[in-house]
Amino acid sequence: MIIENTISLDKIDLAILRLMQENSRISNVHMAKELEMAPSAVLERVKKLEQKNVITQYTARINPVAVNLKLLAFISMKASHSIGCMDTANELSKLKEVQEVHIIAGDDCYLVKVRTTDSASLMALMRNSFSKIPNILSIRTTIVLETVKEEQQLVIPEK
Amino acid sequence: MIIENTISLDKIDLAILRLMQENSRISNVHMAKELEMAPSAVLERVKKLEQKNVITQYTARINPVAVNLKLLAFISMKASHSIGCMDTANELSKLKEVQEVHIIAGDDCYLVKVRTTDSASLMALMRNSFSKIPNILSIRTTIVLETVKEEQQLVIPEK
DNA sequence: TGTAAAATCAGAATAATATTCAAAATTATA
DNA sequence: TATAATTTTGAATATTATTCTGATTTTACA
Repeated sequence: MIIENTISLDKIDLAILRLMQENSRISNVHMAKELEMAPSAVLERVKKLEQKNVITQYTARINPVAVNLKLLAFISMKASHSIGCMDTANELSKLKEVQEVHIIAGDDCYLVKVRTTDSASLMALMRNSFSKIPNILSIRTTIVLETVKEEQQLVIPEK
Repeated sequence: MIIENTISLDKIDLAILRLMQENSRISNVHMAKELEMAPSAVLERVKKLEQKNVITQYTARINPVAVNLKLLAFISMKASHSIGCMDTANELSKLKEVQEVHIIAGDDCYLVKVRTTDSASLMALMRNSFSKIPNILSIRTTIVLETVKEEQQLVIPEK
């Protein structure tokens, strides 16, 4: 028995991904017209893309300012030893203000993206939560003054 | 005539945002049950949230590996003069491999998030595109070894 | 505080869409 | 090439979106 773990996507799959990435509330009927096939066939493919974990979520992007999240910061951290790297990263991931946790190459160990109401709430997060996480040796916080572009849209290849 | 630019969201709006952020394909019927109100009323609110630009997009999140985007990098840049900051940022934003462009406080001027197929294609992007953008004094590239968390989900307040 | 205007809501009717399923077509495979 | 597996289609049905009207609530403000 061969375990299939190669995800192979054809032209139509990629086109569906492109459409749904642009607007996840697009109807199957609309996609079907675009792709010149039956809505039921589109639905079938969409479901497979979900099952295969190619599509991981349908989400509404919300203006952060509208919900009073005005501060964005990137935090680079050094860890005391790389052994505990994953534990530390997992702890960081649990915090809901933390949008991203990356393990990086280079001087530092982690890069963390954080969104809070203001600098006071960032300070509170660091004092109350970061301080409890083990292995963190040093922290360097970079405040975002202005975001010119922010997407997670992927460049989906032709074939 | 007073121009209204204060976005005020009540409890129900925030609940809708929470639901749609989690799953943008949720039906009005489902939301209506959750919120104990009529589907038509939910729809009305959703449309207003769209109009007010509180909801900016409905998008499908796609597994980057599935579409062969295996490399993620953060690039810090210094600019030769802050005057040209926005022009440079705008040029960077035009590149589709560039997911984020932030103007930051601190030593550097920009922080850029880039996703490409591999290190070769990142190199190509830098050679072909970055090199044409003016005002860039220096570049420091940080390669992501592993992403532990990556969301853009916002922590939506209670009230 | 009272009143008018505006906003919100519910409910019913209709339009559109999602979903299911069996059969046909296509594709992959031995 | 024959066969199996997958994909697609099209029709039927279930569910949902959308519209609209009147009622209710909220809000603004005199």
